[in-house]
Amino acid sequence: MKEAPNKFVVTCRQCSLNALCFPYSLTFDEMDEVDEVVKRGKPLQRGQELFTTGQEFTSLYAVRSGAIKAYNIDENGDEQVIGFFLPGEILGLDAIDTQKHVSSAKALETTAICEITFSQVQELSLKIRNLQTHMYRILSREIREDQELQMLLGKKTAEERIGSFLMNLSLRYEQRSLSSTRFRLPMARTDIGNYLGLAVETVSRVFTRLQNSKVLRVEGKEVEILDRNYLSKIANNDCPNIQSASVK
Amino acid sequence: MKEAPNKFVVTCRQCSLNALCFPYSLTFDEMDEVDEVVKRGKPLQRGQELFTTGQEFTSLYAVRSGAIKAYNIDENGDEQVIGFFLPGEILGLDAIDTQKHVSSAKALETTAICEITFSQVQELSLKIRNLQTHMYRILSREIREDQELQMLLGKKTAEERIGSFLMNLSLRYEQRSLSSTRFRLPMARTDIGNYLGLAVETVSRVFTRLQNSKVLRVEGKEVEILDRNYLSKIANNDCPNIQSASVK
DNA sequence: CATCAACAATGATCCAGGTCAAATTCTCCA
DNA sequence: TGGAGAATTTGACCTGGATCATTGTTGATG
Repeated sequence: MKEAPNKFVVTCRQCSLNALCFPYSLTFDEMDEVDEVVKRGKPLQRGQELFTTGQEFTSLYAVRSGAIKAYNIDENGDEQVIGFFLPGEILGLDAIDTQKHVSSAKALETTAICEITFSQVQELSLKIRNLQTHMYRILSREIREDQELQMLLGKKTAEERIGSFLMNLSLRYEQRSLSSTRFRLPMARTDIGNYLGLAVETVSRVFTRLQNSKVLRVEGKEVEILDRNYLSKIANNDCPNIQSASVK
Repeated sequence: MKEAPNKFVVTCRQCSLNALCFPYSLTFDEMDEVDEVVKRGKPLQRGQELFTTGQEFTSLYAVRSGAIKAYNIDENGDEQVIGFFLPGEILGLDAIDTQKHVSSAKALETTAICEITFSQVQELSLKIRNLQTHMYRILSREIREDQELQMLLGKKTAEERIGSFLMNLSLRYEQRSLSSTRFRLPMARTDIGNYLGLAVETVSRVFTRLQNSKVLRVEGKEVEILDRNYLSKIANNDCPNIQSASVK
């Protein structure tokens, strides 16, 4: 696995993720302005929390390397996983309105984070038109993605949910120039089930079933997608009578 | 200079919804600046579409009166309801990123709309700090609310879903200075079921059950909440955001 | 290297809510 | 004002996935 040189502080300008992150579509000069106010602390260890529900909201966070799980605890004490964040993705957007965090975030593995104070985002985005535009787009994208998840949770079967989930990860890894067909799941089965509204046991069973039908190869957290076609088909809730590719 | 008040055209300054809508927390002068670029067309009739999936995105829309259903059609041709919009609420936010509408919106009853071109929102929000702040908050709130819905869809039982749905409507009507205990559901049972990930029949049955246990009185689309306590109890399987409820 | 705790897989059983069918009640327009 | 189609309700039945129980696996730690 390729490791970012986190010994050295990387500027936005140098960061390979800048096309996904805050500085997207900024000029180098504008990027440097943003860079100025980005804090890069030492990496979080697996299990360490970035923020928790109720905590005062001050900053947005971008994942530089590693992976983050966002979740909520209800008053019965059980967890609801809200999402997973990969390098280049931005957390904390749900707290802008309330000025308090409404979810918690914890590292699934060793994770490097860039922090940027929201008030500075506000200042800068008044000056840098591209940044404002990009902020609007980031927020809008989050809304769109949440709506897609609603669709999944409202309508799809267990197999379709897992299919969508894996396709989604596959596409996100692809964007990051990583393999779209072989990757390591940073989260536990429990988290996947929780996120998709399924019992852990169901996640396990679906993995086994997809493996038996040669769609996947699963080995612990390592996943290889063998039949991306089929996966994409069940993910998109495609009509079964349109194309006939794989056998169920 | 604004024209004289008129039965049909209302300025933002005069609009009773301005505390919920775009002009929230703007000064009167700023409000007038926004007002300048708001278009108020003739009302939509029941069933009429405001925009549809795939259409080019140019504007955000605020509901002035009536109610709007946002939905998606998947490739099997069936509908997925994404949300319902009441007076003072803003639609189209999910399309900012893609610049194409990713959902459709249709009037559930006769509905008056205010339209504001997004490029003008961008311009104005560079000039009017309060507007930028408010835009960020609106977008953030939408994200938070979508996450609450995810929680509902992922974890809750049929009764909890209906309970949450009714409590949510109740609070929204209350904010609009309407009765929080007696109101008319603007949408069909099918839409409710679709939105909540339930079959219509289940919605019907839960309504009947809640009626039998004296929690509700339902008469067609008219609903009266008799035991708000119980409703709130089954609804709040999630985090209690009581202080933010008043701001919405 | 052994041990323990968390994680994962699998089998058996059960039930909330889906599906299908049919009756009843609205709604709207000629 | 009647009548057709849509929306809603109710009943009967069935199933996907939850739950419970058990066992196997992995990986962190002293």
